Amino acid sequence: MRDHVPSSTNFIKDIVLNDIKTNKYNGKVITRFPPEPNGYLHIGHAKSICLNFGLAEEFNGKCNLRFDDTNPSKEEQEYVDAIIEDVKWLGYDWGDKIYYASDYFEQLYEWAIQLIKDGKAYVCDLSPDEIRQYRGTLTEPGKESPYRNRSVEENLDLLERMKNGEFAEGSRVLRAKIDMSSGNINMRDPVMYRIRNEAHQRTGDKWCIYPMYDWAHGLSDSIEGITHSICTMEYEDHRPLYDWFIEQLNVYHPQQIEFARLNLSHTVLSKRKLLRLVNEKNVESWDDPRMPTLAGMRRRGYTPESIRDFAERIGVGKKESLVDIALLEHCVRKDLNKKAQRVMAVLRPLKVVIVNYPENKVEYLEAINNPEDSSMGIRDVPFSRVIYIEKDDFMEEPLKKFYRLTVGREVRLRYAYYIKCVEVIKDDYGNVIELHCTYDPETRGGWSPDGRQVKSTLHWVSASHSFNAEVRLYNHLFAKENPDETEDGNDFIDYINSNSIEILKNCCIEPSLKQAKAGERYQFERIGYFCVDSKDSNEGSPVFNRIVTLKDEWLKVLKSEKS
RNA sequence: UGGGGCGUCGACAAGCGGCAAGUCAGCAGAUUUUGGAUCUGCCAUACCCAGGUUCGAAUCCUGGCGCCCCAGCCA
Repeated sequence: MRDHVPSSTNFIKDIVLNDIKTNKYNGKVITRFPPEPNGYLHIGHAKSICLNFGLAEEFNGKCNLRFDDTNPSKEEQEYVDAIIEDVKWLGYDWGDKIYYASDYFEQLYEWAIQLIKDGKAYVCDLSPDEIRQYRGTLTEPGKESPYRNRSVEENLDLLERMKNGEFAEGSRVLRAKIDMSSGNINMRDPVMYRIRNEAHQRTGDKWCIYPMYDWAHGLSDSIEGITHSICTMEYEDHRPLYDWFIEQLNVYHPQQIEFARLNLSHTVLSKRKLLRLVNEKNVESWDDPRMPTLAGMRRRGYTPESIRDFAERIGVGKKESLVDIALLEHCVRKDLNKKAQRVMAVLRPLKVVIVNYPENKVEYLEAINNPEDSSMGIRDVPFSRVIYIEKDDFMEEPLKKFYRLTVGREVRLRYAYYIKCVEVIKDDYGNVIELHCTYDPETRGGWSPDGRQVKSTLHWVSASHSFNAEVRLYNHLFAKENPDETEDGNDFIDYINSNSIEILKNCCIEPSLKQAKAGERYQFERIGYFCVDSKDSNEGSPVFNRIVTLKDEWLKVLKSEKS
């Protein structure tokens, strides 16, 4: 294969390889994928999933799926379920156990007590606003809290009472005592626990305090014996804190490694923005086929293999980048070219009467299911006097490079016959509504015994045998290459592609697809790859989602004509 | 003179002192019963800039410049 990518390397793999060589963790590799269940997973998460699970696979280690469920006000079971389904769908296996940060609440609490006893944590009564003021700014150091030097006893008492729900939300927090003048703002006495009088989806109302990310994350890694804790670049500033907690407690020390998150052209990849698209009804739902969520891509028809291939090809680095969505599209075309059965479907039908074909005759013509894979066999497609072809495949006044059907020109109907257009029928407004053609009976199957060539091959369906179906044509969700980059007061929402979905109601599909099942993928010849929608299809009436178009040379000709 | 990170083709990305990989996109051609697929060729005398070290620098050093992240009781 021309574009075969040799198993690639990256700086994280180099680190892992080196750690194995030096026996740093007794040769073990244990990673983790730690989503917060407050939204759906997207293609950016897929990069992380593939990295973490991929490393574990490659080095005979394991990767824990761990829910970072430390903030009950934002998290929901719906998201937990969706995330589990998505990771599974991508093809990864986390063994027999799912991990939850909330399983460590007890241990974390004990460690907090230990830090208090060591004089390294204190209960602070400053209000959120005061804490912000005391924190200082990026260029000025902070001030120490007046509560910083409370006695161990008082701290212990206060923390226990915070835990038991004796205080109002926001009235107190537990803070690490580090350095209010640090250049790294994360080290200016960061909050470890905040009061939330709120039930947690797993621990119920047992806790009235919940740990912050920095307090919970590294220690969760430590508890699980993670070797390489891989996260995105924005956590680089948090690494000193990650290390600090672990060092103060003198527990097993995993290493945090940061990489650059994925940005994809013509879409957005932030949970916040995706949530807005859903809430503001710019898309149907989290699994709208235009969404870059794994649920949306699955419904659109993307294969897990193509996403994994994509994740491999984009590489892993520390540089911020914007990957061209064309690469993702290439990956799914490449996969589906090998796998998808070819069928004929006419999206915008134009009636064609083959005037010299017998009125009631029906023939079944042999069609190849996949020229890339002969094991997929053949099928018979019905042919008769009245057929439909694509409107775009006829031009009364053809452009120079148009070599499809026009008056007087002979073309091939795929797997059927050569036909020649002899007459154009129009309505009162001059629109072409029907074509009369003749066929050459000698060309059955699409070959001419005299060897004469035609310039093009068209797909078609028999009018009386095909069935009608709804087909949804999806395009990029955003017209702008980088919708995150807004100018003059615009919002990313303003860049939504008004043409991101086009619904075609009366497409004519070859009969073999009548019973197509949800999730099945097909190539509509000469058009693109399509997937049977899993939500809106019914038994005997499938709805099709366009996954991606086929490459289209003719479209390029048209574009260059215009310019 | 706050802290941290990053600059290699239009987009990704290898490269770790010895001839600037590969992929996507683009362009040209071959081939084709999908204007698909496939195949071939072209596409960075040059790595943000300027100095320096060296026989030799994208790689090492120094100094600039540019871009990104951080002031949630979010993760």
